[in-house]
Amino acid sequence: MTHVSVCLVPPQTLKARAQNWEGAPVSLCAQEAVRPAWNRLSRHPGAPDGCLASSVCRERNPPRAPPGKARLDEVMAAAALTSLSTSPLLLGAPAVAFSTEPSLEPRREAPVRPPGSSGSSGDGGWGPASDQSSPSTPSPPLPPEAAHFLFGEPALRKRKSSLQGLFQCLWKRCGKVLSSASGMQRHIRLVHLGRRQAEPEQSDGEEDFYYTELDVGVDSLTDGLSGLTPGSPTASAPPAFPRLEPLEPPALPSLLRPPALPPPPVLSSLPAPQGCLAPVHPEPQPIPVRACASALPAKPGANPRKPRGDARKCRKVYGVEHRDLWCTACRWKKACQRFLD
DNA sequence: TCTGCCGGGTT
DNA sequence: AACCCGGCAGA
Repeated sequence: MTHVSVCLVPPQTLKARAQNWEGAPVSLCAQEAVRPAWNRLSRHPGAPDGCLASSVCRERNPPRAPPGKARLDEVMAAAALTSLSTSPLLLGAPAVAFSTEPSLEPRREAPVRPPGSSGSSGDGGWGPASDQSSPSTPSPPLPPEAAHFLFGEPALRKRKSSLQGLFQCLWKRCGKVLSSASGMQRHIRLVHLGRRQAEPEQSDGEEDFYYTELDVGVDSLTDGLSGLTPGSPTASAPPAFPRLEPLEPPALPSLLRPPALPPPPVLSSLPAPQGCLAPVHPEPQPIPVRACASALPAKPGANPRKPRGDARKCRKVYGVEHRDLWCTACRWKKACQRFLD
């Protein structure tokens, strides 16, 4: 019998919130059989104490079932996960406001909150600027990018066959983007998990929890590039592709980084041949529309002010009354760093 | 009117 | 550098 345990995460899984939360944290604890569905439904890279991604991975090593049974279990488990993911109980009421793909979209945080948890707004400590936990701590990464997941940002939509995926490292202060899952897994194994290259086969899949998929529709990307004009945010529904720059400079390749990257940081200090995405990976990479917009020949003397994005920003998400939850940039009335366009 | 955020001032 | 805010401009 496949074990599919579902724990609810305090929506504000975010580090700061998690500190005050003692319930069983979040996580769809899936076994091998449900791994694919699990990967699509929910990654939980930033699970707070008690539900570390690594522990999740290690828990799912039950006695193997016979192949046939495993197949059946997989189906059942996938169905269970799907059902759970679409359950109104989990969706929460306000979900309507956040998703155009309700079935598999990540959940909004607010509705799900453990009873008895503090109603305070928290310390807001998970913003990019205030997140200063020790880099040596092997804590699950919860960079602001994770908020995209938790908040149902379009960047983390489920995989579609017609889409070309990018994979972004969710490790704290990394944010590296690669175009292949295997490459990302290798990156995480080698760089973040400190594993040797020789042991990928022994991987327990833990690295899966430390990256997320950024899907880029090739068509929409092409359209975005061809039809892009400065100041005309294309009508493509939700911004299918947020800027690829991580919110914070990549952590580990610090030796490769320039001494000080001006905000917003870029993926690499290396020169970007196309003026867009630096070749952090040998494989061809799609070009982020937004990032390229600024690289397009702009009218001389034109106001470099970037067009206003459609993304929900901290102000809108949290409201003025919860200003302490805003990212630092929003608090300073600067360009939002948490909800990138 | 609301919102995002640039530009610049203050600490 | 961190922080704050007036004010502009888009929605």
